[in-house]
Amino acid sequence: MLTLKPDHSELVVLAVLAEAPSYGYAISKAVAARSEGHFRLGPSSLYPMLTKLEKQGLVDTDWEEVKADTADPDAEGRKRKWYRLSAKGQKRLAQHIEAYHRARSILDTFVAPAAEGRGATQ
Amino acid sequence: MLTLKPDHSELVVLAVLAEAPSYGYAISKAVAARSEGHFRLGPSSLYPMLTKLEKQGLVDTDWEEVKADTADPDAEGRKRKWYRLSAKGQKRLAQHIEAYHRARSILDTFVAPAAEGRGATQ
DNA sequence: CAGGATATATCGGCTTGCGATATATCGCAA
DNA sequence: TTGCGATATATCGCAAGCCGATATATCCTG
Repeated sequence: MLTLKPDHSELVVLAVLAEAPSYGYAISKAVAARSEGHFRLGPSSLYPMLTKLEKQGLVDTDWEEVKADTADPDAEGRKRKWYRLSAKGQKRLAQHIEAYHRARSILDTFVAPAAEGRGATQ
Repeated sequence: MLTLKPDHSELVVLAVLAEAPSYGYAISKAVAARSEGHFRLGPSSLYPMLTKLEKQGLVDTDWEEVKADTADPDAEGRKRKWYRLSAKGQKRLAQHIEAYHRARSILDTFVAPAAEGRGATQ
């Protein structure tokens, strides 16, 4: 039984991470860029979700110390938290994709007849 | 800017009503039937939504007195509340469909590469 | 006359998404 | 050198949506 509210945000994030490990800010920009600005994933949506993914073991994380252009070797640099898809995360992504495809084909059967005779075909 | 959480329930209900006027219980059954049991729209999801649609003027309503198989002409029969799509509701449906198509094509670009090389090409 | 299907409706809780907000660093240009 | 926009992560609290449980009442069939 499918829910009528598929968790698209999680699907998108997992899909992005499936291509290459990334970090929060880059994911946010990637989603906006690849959707040509149609999808937005702001900090308040993204970071709680990444935390949730981490807790569920769907992603593994690493902190990267982004070195500043400084002579001081003890300087505290900016930190970047990298996320990479775990095996469990890959399985979850596959489930998401399967659910999405199923939901899509069913929704199409509802939408298609309603779009006919109104020029809204596509 | 699209939200990542399209209101599929409303889309589905409006799409069903676009084909023919109907009432709550029938809509619930129609959704389950047409999705082959994959979509479920129970009373606690459906009725609050229909009320909302009515308040927003997207549907017009009529009560039907379902006559019982009784000799008594004064008998109180079961009541059926019919919903039919208004002009405003048709416009809203068109917007829903457009948003759905846009969201679908964008989501596909995220999903497609993630599905490659894993036999999940469907 | 009992039980399942028909028919509508509310309540409370859980989850999710997001605007607002906070903090801190980096790089570039004035 | 200083200030500002971009980079980078994170929390709080509200609003909305979905749904299980529950309630009520009628109809039809066995």
